[in-house]
Amino acid sequence: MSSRITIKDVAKEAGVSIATVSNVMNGTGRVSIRTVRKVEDVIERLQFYPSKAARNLKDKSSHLIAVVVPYLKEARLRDNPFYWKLMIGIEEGAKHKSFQVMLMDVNDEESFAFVQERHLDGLIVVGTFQNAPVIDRILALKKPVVFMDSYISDLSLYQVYLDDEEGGYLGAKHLLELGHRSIGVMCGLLIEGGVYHARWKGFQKAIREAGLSMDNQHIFDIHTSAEKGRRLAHQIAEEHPDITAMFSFSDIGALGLIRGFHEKGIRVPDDMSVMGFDDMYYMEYMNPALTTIRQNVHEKGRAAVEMLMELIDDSATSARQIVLPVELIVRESTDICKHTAQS
Amino acid sequence: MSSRITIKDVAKEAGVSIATVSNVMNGTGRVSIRTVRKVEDVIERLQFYPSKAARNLKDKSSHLIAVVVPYLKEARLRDNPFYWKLMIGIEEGAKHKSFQVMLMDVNDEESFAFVQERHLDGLIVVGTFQNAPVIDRILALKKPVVFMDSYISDLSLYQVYLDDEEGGYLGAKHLLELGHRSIGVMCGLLIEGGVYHARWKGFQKAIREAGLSMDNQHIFDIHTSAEKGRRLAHQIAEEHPDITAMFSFSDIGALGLIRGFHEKGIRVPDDMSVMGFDDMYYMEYMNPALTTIRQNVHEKGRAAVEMLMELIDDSATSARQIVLPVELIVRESTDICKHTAQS
DNA sequence: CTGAAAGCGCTTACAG
DNA sequence: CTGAAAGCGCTTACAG
Repeated sequence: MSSRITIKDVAKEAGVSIATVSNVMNGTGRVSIRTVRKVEDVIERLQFYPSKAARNLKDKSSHLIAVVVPYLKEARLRDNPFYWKLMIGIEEGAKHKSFQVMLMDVNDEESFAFVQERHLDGLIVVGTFQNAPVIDRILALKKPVVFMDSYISDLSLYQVYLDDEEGGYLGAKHLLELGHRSIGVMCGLLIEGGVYHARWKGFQKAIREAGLSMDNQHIFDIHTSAEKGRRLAHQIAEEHPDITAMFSFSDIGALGLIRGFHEKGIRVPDDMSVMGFDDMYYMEYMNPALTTIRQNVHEKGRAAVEMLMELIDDSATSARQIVLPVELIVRESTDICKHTAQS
Repeated sequence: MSSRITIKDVAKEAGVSIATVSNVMNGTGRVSIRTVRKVEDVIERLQFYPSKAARNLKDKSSHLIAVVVPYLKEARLRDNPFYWKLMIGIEEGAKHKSFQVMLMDVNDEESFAFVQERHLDGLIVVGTFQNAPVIDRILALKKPVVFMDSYISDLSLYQVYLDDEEGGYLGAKHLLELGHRSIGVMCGLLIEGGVYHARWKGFQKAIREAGLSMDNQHIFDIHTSAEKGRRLAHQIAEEHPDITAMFSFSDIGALGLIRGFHEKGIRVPDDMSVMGFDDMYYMEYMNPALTTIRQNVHEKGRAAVEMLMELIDDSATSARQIVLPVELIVRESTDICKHTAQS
């Protein structure tokens, strides 16, 4: 490969000093219009691209941010298309501000060197947990950081949320309006201040508003995955004949539930209503098409990256938490409760 | 933020020159064991991380590669979980070689500046097409590059493929063995030398081996998406009563087909067998669970990144094309043909 | 308006 | 075995 074109080549070719070339590129200093033209011509002709490495050395800013996904190896993350949409949203927003994005996997605690080495300007941390040791490591970096899809109750941290409580509320209300009185909830791990917990609170609120008791509802606080959903459906088929509707706090879980019920000869929605959360792509193509709570993941990525940009610019907004709206999407997997009410 | 620790700080603290510190870090030159210990202690104590920006300036190598996804904005890519798995596989492989990975979206033709500016060491280009103008732009960069999931017939380029022909063959053979004689193929755009074309060739091979004519098979060379599949199912329900099985060259398409047939009251697999290609996660949770051809996307990412590493090291392998195996996964969406043979 | 020079934080011959 | 110095490709005061 031919050796790179540098600022020196441009200066020589244009018959000016490198300082002038630099000034032209950055629009700094006083340069005559004629010189500007001449230099720009040469830059264009020589296809000169200034080295960011050299620039970073002065500026300290790398114009690079990282999306950090702790524990990337876990199949849970790997199989979740959610993250891809997120990456794309983040990439778009970053590009807009002429930042570029790296994907980092930091399952081992020592792998934070890159943040310092690369002079990263900021971090978006996705999907970690309250009290995860990795959080302290990240904060110790003293870099601008936005947490998303995380379970952190510390309100001094910058975070992007969904209106999870509203989502839980809307879902429960929908089932209630269909006449269901005994609902099972596959709700993930209920950690105080976490997203699942918020959904759970919304659920409870709807139940109370309907004048019902939480005692008739069933909580299954297991991790949400398709396989777990499938097994849970089996369990419910055998042990909980009173349940007429299931609310899974993730579409993935709902998928597994429906499959599990099917295997047990329980028809959805005829014998059992199932409602999800997320509205992943495909969900409208399922049989039955899934009723769910829609969140806009792409938008979430955009919001996170915008927040991070403000932090980096030091033009931080007042709000440290951004809450994105959710929407109830009614399709086929939920239906009127046909069981006889048995007060 | 406190100003960075530099090599100077370490040198001063350890009472040696910066050259010695550098030598200790890189294991170069002759340094006494005592000095090494002392310097390492200080590095550890001061939490010193050498600046990659400075290092790059000398080395030229950035230890950075990019995954380039042209036309990222297209929903087709956005909704495809495939890419996320790929990214993770690539990230893992890169990390292993202490490279880091950036995600780049290059829908506009001018956005290649970053490759030069960042001194990127190599590129993995995903999902472009034969004759896409972007390919020439990429090659003009004169950087090591591996193409994946692309439709490029130029064999001088480094590419990672699936054994697509075998996949098409296995799928067709499976349907044939079940007694199907009139098969519809939803095969994506058939471009010479592309992956869909290879699958198509495999399909034909199986048909011929079975002593059948291609005239009885139906080709639908439309883009594979869930929605397209759904509409195609409607069309088939109305216009092609002879078809008893569908082979979609993507799971996404199969999903749409099954949904579409369902909407038309055609039962899968009782009235119609449907087979996919890819084996995305979830597929075993569908109703019916999807019969498909499995590819290991994660492995594909690993293979691509390994190939790229060899190119960068200049220790390039003999093979410019790597072919990964596929596997037939039989589940519920395909069944014995119940139609009367009407030769 | 323009240029010479210092400096960013490293690495790499080259002396000693 | 160790260090002084040049240089990587830029930017930024500072003179002129």
